[in-house]
Amino acid sequence: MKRVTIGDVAARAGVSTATVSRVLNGGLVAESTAAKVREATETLGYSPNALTRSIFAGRSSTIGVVVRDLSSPFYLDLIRGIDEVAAAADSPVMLANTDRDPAREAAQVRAMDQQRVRGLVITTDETADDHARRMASNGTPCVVIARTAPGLHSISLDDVAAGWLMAAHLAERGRSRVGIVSGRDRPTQVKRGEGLRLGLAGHGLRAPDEVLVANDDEVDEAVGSLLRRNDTVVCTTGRLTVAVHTALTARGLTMPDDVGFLTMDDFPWAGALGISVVAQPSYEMGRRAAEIVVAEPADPVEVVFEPTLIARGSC
Amino acid sequence: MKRVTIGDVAARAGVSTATVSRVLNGGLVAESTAAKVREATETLGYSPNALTRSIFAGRSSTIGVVVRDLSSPFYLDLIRGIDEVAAAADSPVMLANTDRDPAREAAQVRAMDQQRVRGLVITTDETADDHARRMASNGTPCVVIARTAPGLHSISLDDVAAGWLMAAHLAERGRSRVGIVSGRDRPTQVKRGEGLRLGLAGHGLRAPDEVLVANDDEVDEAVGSLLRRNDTVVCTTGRLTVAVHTALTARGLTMPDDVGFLTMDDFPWAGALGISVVAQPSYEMGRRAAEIVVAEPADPVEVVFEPTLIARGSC
DNA sequence: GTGAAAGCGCTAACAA
DNA sequence: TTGTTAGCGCTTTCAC
Repeated sequence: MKRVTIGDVAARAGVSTATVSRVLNGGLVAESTAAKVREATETLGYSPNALTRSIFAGRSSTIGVVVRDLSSPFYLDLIRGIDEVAAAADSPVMLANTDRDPAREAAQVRAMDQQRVRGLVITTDETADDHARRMASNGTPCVVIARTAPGLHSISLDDVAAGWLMAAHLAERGRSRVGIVSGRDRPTQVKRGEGLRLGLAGHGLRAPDEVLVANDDEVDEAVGSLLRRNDTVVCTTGRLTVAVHTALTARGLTMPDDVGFLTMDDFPWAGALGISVVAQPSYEMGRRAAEIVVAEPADPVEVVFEPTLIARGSC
Repeated sequence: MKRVTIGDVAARAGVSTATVSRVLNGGLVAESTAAKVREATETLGYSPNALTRSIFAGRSSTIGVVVRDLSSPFYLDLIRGIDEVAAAADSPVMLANTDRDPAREAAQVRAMDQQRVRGLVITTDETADDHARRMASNGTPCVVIARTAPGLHSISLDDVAAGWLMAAHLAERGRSRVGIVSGRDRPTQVKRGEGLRLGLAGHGLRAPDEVLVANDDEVDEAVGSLLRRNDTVVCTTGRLTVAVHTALTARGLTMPDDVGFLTMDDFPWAGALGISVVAQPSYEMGRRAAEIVVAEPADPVEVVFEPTLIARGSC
């Protein structure tokens, strides 16, 4: 059960390991010897050890991805985008989920470092930035998603604009009594809320109520309290869309008549349900992130994507 | 920009590399020297190279996962389950998507082999089995998902039972004119169709019409042709659920009154949409797969999960 | 308890 | 065009 090594191949082909290596990596070899080597490779079922190879390169060809929530459609599309570019660059993708546990986030980034990934895409909190920056200073490109971080590459959404878009749509629909459900999460939430408030004010609408929510199970109560004063519910994070929608329909409310509903991030069923959203180009963001990793630009790159409104009638 | 090695740490701590290695891996070291080593590790920001480590072990600690479709909720839950178990075992997860391209499937499995993964979970076609078996014979546990394969571990669903469940539910609802939309995919499809047909016959119902469909864009026409003779549409693969549902609602049909709808695989929005499904425990299946990889059983393990009907009124 | 030295599987100079 | 010889960063005997 011992694995076949380059030495075994060399022995069988009657050449040196260097020659085998050259055949494998496209060096200068006579066609006749190359043929012998290929034959040996074939019959022995040799599979070159990518790990050992990486030792020389100093790093592996793998791209590391640390996401905080594997069940969110946003991250899923992001991963698809990354995977696409990685596959084209012949880079395997190493995936780690953290379930938004800061301790796990840091640990996973560290693990990626130990795996000597060629680059890293992270959707983590600031907690993990220190280590990411150390990796960056070692020449490992690190791309932060959904926020900016000094000294690191970043891909983010223009969150203030997202809020503005929401406000503009609400104003257009004549929705004046607005309640917001926000995640207790990250800078994104704050900025979207800001944009939303500024936008509503700009359109001469009343300041919205807002409830911060950590998990799905807090959503129902939050929605209930918002509905006492409002006829429109806006959700600033795609992560809570299902829960908010459930809270509304569970009350027997239909959209847009009984209540208006507007949320972040497009998803496959939004069309069927007629839910209006402000979408971010998550797949494209993943692609860009991976492209940065592959390109290894010397200076920190900051890419900001613009959100789009997709009106489907739910408000 | 040269990386810190174990040699650097050793030099700074005034000990040999062997001692540093022992401190890192829990060998017998005096507490006083261990302290010095830890101090050096700390100040130098040393991050041990997992790649080099794996050379000695003969293989890495990574678990490889090859999925055919990153956008399907089934695979997503599967990955979550795998990731969970892998994280608990301190194993990174290497993910590869193939977009159901047989050539890419084989290539990805080969790539995983070259990465010397400790084990493999694949959702690929038979095409890739040969290589998987070779890996298995080299001591790499390989788990096939959604079908059985001689000589390999497998996790699958009792697909015939899934068909029966569907048939029983249709019979109970008095749905006698049934049309089936199937993927042109894999053995699963065939078995579910079988179970469905047998079940319908068993309940004294007419033999169903069936249309095979490769992609989303063929679905609308398929549904249209089925609706000429039938008032109920059954979909035997979760992958096509969105497309079939869209085809129905685009015709202005409402469920369950105008048309009955029943499909495979539960998904987050099924509740909100009131769609009845026959569900498979995808997350649990992922967990079991990873557990097999971690346990490395000597003989091929075949696990078959049972499907469950979740009735929500769409038929 | 610790270090010297050999070697894991592979690549890259340098000769031949 | 090919083989020889050093390593890559780490672990692991085997002495001391």
